[in-house]
Amino acid sequence: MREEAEETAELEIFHLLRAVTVAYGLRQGEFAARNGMHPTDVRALICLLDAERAGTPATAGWLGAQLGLNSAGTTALIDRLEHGGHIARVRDARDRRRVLLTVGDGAKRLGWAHFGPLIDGTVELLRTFGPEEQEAVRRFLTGVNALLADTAAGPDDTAEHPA
Amino acid sequence: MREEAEETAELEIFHLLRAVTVAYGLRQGEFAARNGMHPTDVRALICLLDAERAGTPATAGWLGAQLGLNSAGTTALIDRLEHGGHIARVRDARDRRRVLLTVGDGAKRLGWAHFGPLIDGTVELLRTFGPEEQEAVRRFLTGVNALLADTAAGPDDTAEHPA
DNA sequence: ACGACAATCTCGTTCGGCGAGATATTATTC
DNA sequence: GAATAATATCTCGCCGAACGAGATTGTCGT
Repeated sequence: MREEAEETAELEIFHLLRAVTVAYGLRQGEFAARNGMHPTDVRALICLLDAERAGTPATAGWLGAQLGLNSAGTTALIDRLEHGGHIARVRDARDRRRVLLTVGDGAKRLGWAHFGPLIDGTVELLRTFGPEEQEAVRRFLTGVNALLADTAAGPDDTAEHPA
Repeated sequence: MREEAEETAELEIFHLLRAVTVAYGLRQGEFAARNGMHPTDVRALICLLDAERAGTPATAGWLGAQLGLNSAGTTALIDRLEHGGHIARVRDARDRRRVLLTVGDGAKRLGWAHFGPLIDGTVELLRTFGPEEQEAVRRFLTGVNALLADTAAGPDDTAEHPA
C-alpha cells in the first residue's frame, strides 16, 4: 500500500496464493525440524500420501521427479525415510527394477497430528461456501495447476514454445 | 480414483491446493537451477519482491523469518544473492544495525521472464470469473492464510491443543 | 541368448544451513 | 551521560543434503 495501492484484484489474488505457498512451506519446515527430519522428507511424505490416496503407484523415480531430485538424492531421501521407519521399500512384482514405496501408519499419524488442524480448518471454511462458490474455488485451483503443468514442460529453457 | 473415489468435495479442494504448492515449488527449483541459484534463493527473491510491492521494508532478519532460516543461514543467503548481483545491502539510516535489502532490476526481469506466463495466465483465468466467484476465491485464500498463521504459533509441539 | 535400454543404487564432492559466539548499534536505567 | 541490557547482523566451524558420474541389476526386442 504505497504508490500502486491495489494493482488489480486479479493480481491480489495471485499474491494471496503465493502467500499460501510460502506459509505452507514454513509449516512443513517446522514439522520437519520437530520430528528430526528435513523439509524435503516432509514434502516426500506428502507426495507419497497423495499418491496412495489417488491410487498412483509411487516408485522411487516418480518421487524424485515430484521433488526435483536426481537419482542419487532420491535414493538418499528414501534411505532416510526408511531408516526413520516412515516408509518401506517394496520391489514391484511386475517390473523388478522398480521400487514401490509405502507409507507406514506411524508417519500417517504424525502427519495428521500436525496438518490435521489445517485440513479440518480448510474443510470447515469450505463448508461455509455455497455450491457455486466451491465450484469457483475448484475451478481456480484446477486452472492454476494446469498453468503450472504447462510452464513445466521444457527440460531446458530453449525448447518451450508450444504456441 | 480407486476405492475411496471422491472423499468429500472439500477435501478434494484441499488436495488441489496442495498440488499447487508442490508444483509451484518445482517451478521455483527449475528456475533456480537454470540461473545457477538454489531454491531458497528464489524463494528469497520472491519474498523481497512481495515486500517491495507491499511497501514493507525488507530487513535481513525479516527475510530469514520468512524463509525459516537462522541468522547464519540468512547472512550466507544474502551474500550469495549480493555476489550474484541480484540484490543490494543498504544500511538503514534510522537504525544502523539493520540492513535493508533491495532487489536489482536484473533479478526482476529474470523473475518476470520465468513467472510472467504463470502470473499472466492466472490473471487471465480470473478474468473469466464473475465478481462473486472472484470474491469466493479471495475469501478462500484469505481464510487458508489465516489458518496457516494460526497453526504457526507454537514454539514446540507440546503446547498446541486448542480443541 | 545378446545387446540396447531402463530403474535404482554407490561413491566422492560441493556447499547450504545450523549452533555458538563475536561485533556493532540502539534503548534503558541510574 | 557512562554503564547495562537488548537487538540486528555477521564470523567461524561443522554436518549432511543433493549433485555428477558411473556401477549394478532387471527388462525387452530381435
